[in-house]
Amino acid sequence: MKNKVKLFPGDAKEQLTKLPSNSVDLIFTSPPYAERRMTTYGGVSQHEYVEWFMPIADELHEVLKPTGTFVLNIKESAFNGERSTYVLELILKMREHGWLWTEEFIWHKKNSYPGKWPNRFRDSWERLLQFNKERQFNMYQEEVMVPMGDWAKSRLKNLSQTDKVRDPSRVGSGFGKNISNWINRDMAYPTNVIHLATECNNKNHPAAFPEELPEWFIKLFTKENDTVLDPFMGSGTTVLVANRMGRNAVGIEIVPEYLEMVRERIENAEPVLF
Amino acid sequence: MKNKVKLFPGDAKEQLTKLPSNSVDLIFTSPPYAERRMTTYGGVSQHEYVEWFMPIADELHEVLKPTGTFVLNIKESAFNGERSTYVLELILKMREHGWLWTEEFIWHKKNSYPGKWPNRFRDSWERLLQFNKERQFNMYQEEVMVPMGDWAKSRLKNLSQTDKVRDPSRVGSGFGKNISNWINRDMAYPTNVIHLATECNNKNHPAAFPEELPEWFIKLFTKENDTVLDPFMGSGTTVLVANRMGRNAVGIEIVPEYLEMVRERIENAEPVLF
DNA sequence: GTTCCGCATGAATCGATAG
DNA sequence: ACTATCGATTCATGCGGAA
Repeated sequence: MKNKVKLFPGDAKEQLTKLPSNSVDLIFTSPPYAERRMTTYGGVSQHEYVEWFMPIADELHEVLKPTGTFVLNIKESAFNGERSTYVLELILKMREHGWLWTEEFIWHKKNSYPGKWPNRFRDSWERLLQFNKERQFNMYQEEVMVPMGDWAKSRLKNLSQTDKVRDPSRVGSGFGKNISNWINRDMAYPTNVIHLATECNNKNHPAAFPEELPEWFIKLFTKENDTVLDPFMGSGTTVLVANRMGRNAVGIEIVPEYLEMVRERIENAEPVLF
Repeated sequence: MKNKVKLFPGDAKEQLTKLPSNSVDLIFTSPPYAERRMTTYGGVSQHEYVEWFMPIADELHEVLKPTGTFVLNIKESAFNGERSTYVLELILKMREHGWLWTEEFIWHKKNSYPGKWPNRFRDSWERLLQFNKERQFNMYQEEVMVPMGDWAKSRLKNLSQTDKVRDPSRVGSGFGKNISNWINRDMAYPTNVIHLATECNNKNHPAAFPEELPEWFIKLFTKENDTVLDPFMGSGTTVLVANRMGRNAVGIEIVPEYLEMVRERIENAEPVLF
């Protein structure tokens, strides 16, 4: 059975009311940042941002399963020599509205936007704010394990040369004790810092983030046949990756051209237009 | 002339009143985090943290030069499944008290604290919040330039082979114009993500951060004979590095054992005890 | 077929200029 | 004075044409 892709044209706040309550396992989205995307989205002012976003956050809370997770990709820009504070205020307001602020991941962008200024360096990281409805949520940590760093590999290689032949009964020495946990193991759990390139200009699809980014969180917070939602679909990276990974996907997009573009790219997956 | 090191025993808020106004070029410090260091510092509650810190922030504002910078190393930990919000509230309150929140650097710790939990990964980053009194402050960007990526080195090497001999009068072609900026260049400006190991275990001095961390900011925000202040000196990494780099250093520490330890380590630099 | 090189282009930011 | 627009700055990446 093919996984479903549903595409909703229109405003996020309105379209979200059409989704059933407690039906989504993961929300991964990157809303338009304050004062950005003037041409396509009209640009939300930094002072109105929290007020603009919270009704949407409330609807997202409604459609998310109690075991589900909401990952919000955002980064405040510099304004008159200072960083804007609206993201901080947004986090505080989200908690007032019942969301748990579980974690803040860092996306470390390898290739940040160039430029030089007298008072700051290039901005090469973005926030990935994890919110939950409940303290108990689904997390499949083994799905995102990474190969161990060379430091560990080489250390273990040398370690095994000398220690493999040790009498296993010599446990409790504080060192040999842990060897069994490390031998034959070349994978480690990742951290809350994700290091990826931006990959902006692939096939004339302007994407805010590389496919690896939603892929990582989809692997971490959903299993096959779960449902992934992106209420600010844009060029559709999240929806496309979710579909490719055997998840059901729901996308909302207000710009008709973007929605049509996604519909064409995903044609073989039977998208359902409402 | 040797640079001076002044060590003040006692509480940060009280001792700061003994420093002259507008006398410090850089404040670099890592205060006790909320609910941490119970045994040595008494442990400040996360709910009282902002209230506890702001009087100190006011004194720091008083002693910092208008062209100076305040770098605050801090990271909220998880409590009952959520990240604490006191750091966010602190940033907002600092702005209310007249500080400019210029930038947030990320310290990406290569070898973060080990551990495994069902609902989160290891925390491998900390905030380095940059605050200023004025929009115009001293910043010596050339001091912290880093080698360019290999890709660029090889490509620029080839570039210079062909373009060095170009007629310099061919300006305005959009490309040749900038060649002079790039020829013989193998260094680039860094970003706002700092990637360092933790190095906690040097010479039985428990340090919150590696020497490279204050070193980077001291290079960036001060020149020789400037004054660096750490109001929560701890094992004295900031003060020691500043002294070694030819800066005057001021350290405040409430725990006598730590202060004495620093005094011994820095003996050859004529510390002045008050 | 590879490898190499030219080039466009990004959730950027500041300072100057114009209305 | 306060806001909108524009040019200059800069670096990693992928693409396409050339060697």
